[in-house]
Amino acid sequence: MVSFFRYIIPLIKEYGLFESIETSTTNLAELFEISQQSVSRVLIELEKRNFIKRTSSTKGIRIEFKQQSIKLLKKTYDLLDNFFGDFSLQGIIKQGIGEGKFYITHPEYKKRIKTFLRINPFPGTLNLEVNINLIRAMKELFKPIIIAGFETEDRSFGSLSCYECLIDKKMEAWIIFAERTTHPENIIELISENKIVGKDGKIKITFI
Amino acid sequence: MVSFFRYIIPLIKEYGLFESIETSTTNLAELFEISQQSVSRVLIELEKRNFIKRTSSTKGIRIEFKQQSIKLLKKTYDLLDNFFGDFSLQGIIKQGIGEGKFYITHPEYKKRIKTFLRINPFPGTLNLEVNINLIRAMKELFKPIIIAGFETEDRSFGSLSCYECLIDKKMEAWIIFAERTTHPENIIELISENKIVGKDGKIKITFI
DNA sequence: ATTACTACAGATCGAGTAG
DNA sequence: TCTACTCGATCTGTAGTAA
Repeated sequence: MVSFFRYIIPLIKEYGLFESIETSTTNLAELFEISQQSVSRVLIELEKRNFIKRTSSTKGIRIEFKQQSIKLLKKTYDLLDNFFGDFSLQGIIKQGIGEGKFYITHPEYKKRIKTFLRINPFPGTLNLEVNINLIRAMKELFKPIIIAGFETEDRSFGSLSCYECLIDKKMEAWIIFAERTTHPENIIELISENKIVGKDGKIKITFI
Repeated sequence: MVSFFRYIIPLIKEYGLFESIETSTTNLAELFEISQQSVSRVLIELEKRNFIKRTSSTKGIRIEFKQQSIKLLKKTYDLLDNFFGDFSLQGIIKQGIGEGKFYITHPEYKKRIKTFLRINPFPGTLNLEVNINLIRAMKELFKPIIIAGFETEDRSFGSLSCYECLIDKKMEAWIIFAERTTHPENIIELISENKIVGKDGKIKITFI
């Protein structure tokens, strides 16, 4: 049985979902990366399964998506919306080693944080233990501001990746990943203008 | 080649995307509606293609989604978001036969519109020609308020399906579908408290 | 040019079963 | 119990080609 998504996703990506499509099986063969003959068979099957309306002639082919396609795509969108639409991180506050404090008190980093993040950070950070997969998802979902590293006579300082966020839907803050971190991967560090305080040792982070 | 969506969608629907999954190939066989043996093969292939991390033992199987899965699902979500996230109808104003006017001036309909839609409609409607697929999508995406039909001594009156909307992002209005319409399917009828006026014969409808 | 049929190759599936 | 291999059956894909 032909996979709905295997063909419908390239199709709507190329031609949209709501307009009818005028093309040829040869064109679609290229788009789907299968043969012209297979396109023909796939379209016939999708029509049989009531996903599309297909009108073929010796000039080419015309495709319209039926209600059932829209329904299935909407259901998929709603499912994905649960994960991506209202993305948040929940974490437990940990006593940190205060690595972040090093960055926000160092004069050059402080200057750069002021310039790029537009905050005068409170001189202390908050460490949060978060599900590692959520951190990976966050990195996929949002673009960080990168504060470049720099060198002094004695040593070099690594860059910082900074994700803007909200603490408990109220306080503006930034998640900071230091290029040269000594943290375990499931610990994140938060900075803000004012001291961050959680409730019952927990914090919910949402994104802007 | 195994279809990513064919298996990943039921999987995240059942178990979520960000937590690791502890289950067995027999359980998944039921979920995927294939044999236990095929589940085993499918998971091995998904691991080879770098979509999941798979840890199997004689106790069962443990699955985690890798960055590539999250990436592909996010891309799909973004694609679908183009269609469903910011859905609007655009239409061209048509001189109508004034069918809608019948409903909004009829005392019983007027009373019911007042009760259920909470408006005193302007005694005239606006007819709009819209892409038929967009109308179908709208019916999939939003829930109408149904105003029930009724009977008098002489005749019976059909029900109305009413979709709340905004005209050109400002004016509140309702799209009305009469059960017993004489319209072509690509014409919609709008009612509102005040007279609806478009720009250059066009109107953009968004939803609340 | 098209679409789509037939026929065969190659991929996928599941029953049986080992570990 | 569990996973996952082998192997024959079934399904899917494409070349050739008719319409």
